[in-house]
Amino acid sequence: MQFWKPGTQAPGSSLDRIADGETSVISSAPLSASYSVQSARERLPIYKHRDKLLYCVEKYGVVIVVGQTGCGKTTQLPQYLNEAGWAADGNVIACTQPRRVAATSVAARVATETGSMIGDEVGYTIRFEDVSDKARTRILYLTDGILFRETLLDPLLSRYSVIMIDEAHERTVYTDLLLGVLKKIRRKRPSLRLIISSATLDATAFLNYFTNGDSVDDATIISLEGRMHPVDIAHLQEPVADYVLKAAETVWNIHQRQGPGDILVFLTGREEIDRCLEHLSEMLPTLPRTAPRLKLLALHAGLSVEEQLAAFEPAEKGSRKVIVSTNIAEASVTIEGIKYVIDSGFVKIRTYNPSSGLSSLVTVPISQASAIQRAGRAGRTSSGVCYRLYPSSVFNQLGTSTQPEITRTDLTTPLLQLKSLGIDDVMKFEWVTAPPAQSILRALEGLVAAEMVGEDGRLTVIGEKVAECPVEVNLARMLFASKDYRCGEELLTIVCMTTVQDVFIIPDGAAGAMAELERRKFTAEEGDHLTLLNVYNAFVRYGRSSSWCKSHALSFRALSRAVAIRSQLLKYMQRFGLPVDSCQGDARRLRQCLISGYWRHGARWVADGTYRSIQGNTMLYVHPTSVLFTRKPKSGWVIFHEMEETKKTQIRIVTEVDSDWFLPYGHRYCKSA
DNA sequence: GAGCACTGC
Repeated sequence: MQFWKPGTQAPGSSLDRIADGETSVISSAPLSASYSVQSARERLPIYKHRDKLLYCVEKYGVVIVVGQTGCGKTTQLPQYLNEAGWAADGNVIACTQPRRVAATSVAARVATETGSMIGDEVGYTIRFEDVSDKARTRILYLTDGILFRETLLDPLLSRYSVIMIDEAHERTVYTDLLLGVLKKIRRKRPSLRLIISSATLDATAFLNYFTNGDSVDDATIISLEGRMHPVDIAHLQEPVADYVLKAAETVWNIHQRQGPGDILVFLTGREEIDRCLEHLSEMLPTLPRTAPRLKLLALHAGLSVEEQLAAFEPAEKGSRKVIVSTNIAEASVTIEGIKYVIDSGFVKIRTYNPSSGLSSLVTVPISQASAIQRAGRAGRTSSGVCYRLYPSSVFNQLGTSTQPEITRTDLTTPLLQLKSLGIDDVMKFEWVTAPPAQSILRALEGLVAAEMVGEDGRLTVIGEKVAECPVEVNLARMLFASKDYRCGEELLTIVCMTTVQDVFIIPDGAAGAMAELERRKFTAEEGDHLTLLNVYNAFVRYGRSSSWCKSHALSFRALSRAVAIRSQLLKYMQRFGLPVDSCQGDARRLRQCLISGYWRHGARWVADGTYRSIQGNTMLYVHPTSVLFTRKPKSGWVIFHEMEETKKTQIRIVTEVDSDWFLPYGHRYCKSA
C-alpha cells in the first residue's frame, strides 16, 4: 500500500496531464465487511500500536497521538484503555469531539463494538442530550464545549482517569480553553492522563506546550502511520486567475478522461458554488449521447435538510456525482464514494477585529493541514486523486495550520468563564496560542461595562450567574433585566430566536419572492426582534409542525432548536429566581428591556437611508433580511443584535427604539468609550 | 434595493 506525504506530487504530474488521464491510480482492496467485529478491530492500522499506546499512557502524563482520519484512534483508543483497566473503580474515560454528530455517531459505533447498549457502558453527552449513566458508563464521548462547562462544576474533573482531546488540530475555542485548563488541572492532579489527538503538523507544538519546550519526561508523541487508501496529489503548474472556472473545467476533464468515481469540489461559498454549477450545466449538452451522465449537486449549510441529503445519495448506475461544496465537507460531514477531490485552496472564515469590535467574513488561503484533510476525502473508500488548483510552490508557502479560533474571535464569553473558574488574571493564563492583547482588553472592558466584572477584576454577583448561562453575555444581561420590566416570557423567546440562525428560508428566484411574502405575515412594525417572537409563537400555536414550517418558508430545524434552547434557559431563569412574566402585549416595555443588553448596539438613521452607530459613528447598512430594510424608523433610532463587515458594514436583527431609553446607560458610554 | 464559511454551550 502506498502512503502519500504532504507536499509530494504524483510522479511527473501537472494537473492538466493528470486530468488528461496520464497518471494511473493505484488501487487497493477495501476492508472486507465479512469479518466479525472483533477481528475487524484487530485489522485496523492502529491495532499494532496497542501495547505501545498503553505503555505510553501508563508512563507519561501527556501523550500526543498523531494519525490520519480513519486510522481508528477515536473508536479504538478508549476501548484499549477500558480493557487495560483505566475505567476501574468508578473512573471514566472521556473522549471529546468538536462536533455533536461526531460525539453521537462514534459513541454508537463503539457501543456496537463492545456489544453494549448506548448509554450504558458507552455513552455520550452533548447539549440537550445526555445518553450516559452516572454509575455505569465507562467510556464517555462528549463535545469539548460540554467538558469545558463541566470544569465550572468540578474544577478538577475528578471523575475522569483519562481525557482524550480528539481532533485537537482543529483548534476550536473550547479545545484551546480546555487544554489550558487541563494543563492546570494536571499540576494539581498528576494521576490524570491526557491524550491529545492531532494531525501531523501540529504535534510538536502541542508537545512544546505541555513540556514548556524543555523537559520531555512527562509528554511524548506517538505516530500512527497508515490510512486505508492512497491518494495521489496533483498540483497546477501555474496559478489560475479564476479558480471557479478552473474547477468546472477540471470536473469536465475528469469526467471525460478518468474512470468511474464521484467528484468533490471545495469552493468558499454559495455564490461560487452556484457559478461553478452554472458553468458545468452549460457544458452538459455537449456531452456525447453515449457518455455517462453527470449529476450536479451543491452542498452548503444554507440548504434545507432535503437538499443536503441529496449529496449523500449514491449516483444512479452509469452516472457520476459531482458535489460542489463549502468547507462543510472538509470535516463536518463525510460523503462516501468520493474518488476525486478538487481543492480551490481557499476558505471563508470569520475574523474579529478587536479595535473596531467588528467581525467579518473573509476569503483566505487554506492551511497545509486543511489541504491534506481535503485530499484525504478522496481516499475513504478506495484510492483516489486530489487536484489542487494551485502550484506545489504555493502549497509549500501555506501556513501549517489554520489560525486557532481563539485568536480571531470575541473573547467576552471565554474570559467570563475563565474568571468563573477562578482564573482572575487572564493575562497570565497559559494559552496554547495567546489571543491578541487588544482582544483581551476589549473583552475585559466590555465585561466591566456590563457589570459582570468589578473594577477589581473579580466577578460580580451577577457575573457569577451569567457565567453559568449558556448564552452571550448581553443576552443574559437582558434575561436578568426582564425581572424589572416584567416581560420574562417574551424576552426569553426573543433571546432563543436570536441565538438560532437562518429561521427564514429564502431560496433563489420566484420561490424566494414567495418566501418573502410568507415572511411578511409575521412582520411586527417595531422590528425584527418582535417579528421573531411572532414566528416562534405561531410555530408553537400550530403544533410545532414541519409541514407548517415548509408552507411558511421557515426552518423547522432552527425553530425546533429554539424550542430546545428555550426550555434549557427556562431552567436557568427558575434557578436564578427570575420570574417568567408576560408583558401582556406591551411592546414598549419589551423593547425598553432589550436596551439593557443592546445599549452598546445603538444606531441612528441618517437621510441617505443608512445608519450611524452611537459608538464610533460607523456607517451601517441594514441587512436585506430585516423588516426595517425598507422602512425608516419613526423615532430615527434602532438597536441591533449584531454587526458584520462584508462589502459593507451590516446590522442584523434590528428594532426601533426611542432615544430617551438610552439615557440610563449614558454614564457607561463615558466609561467604556 | 439586495445577501448568508462552520461549529459549540
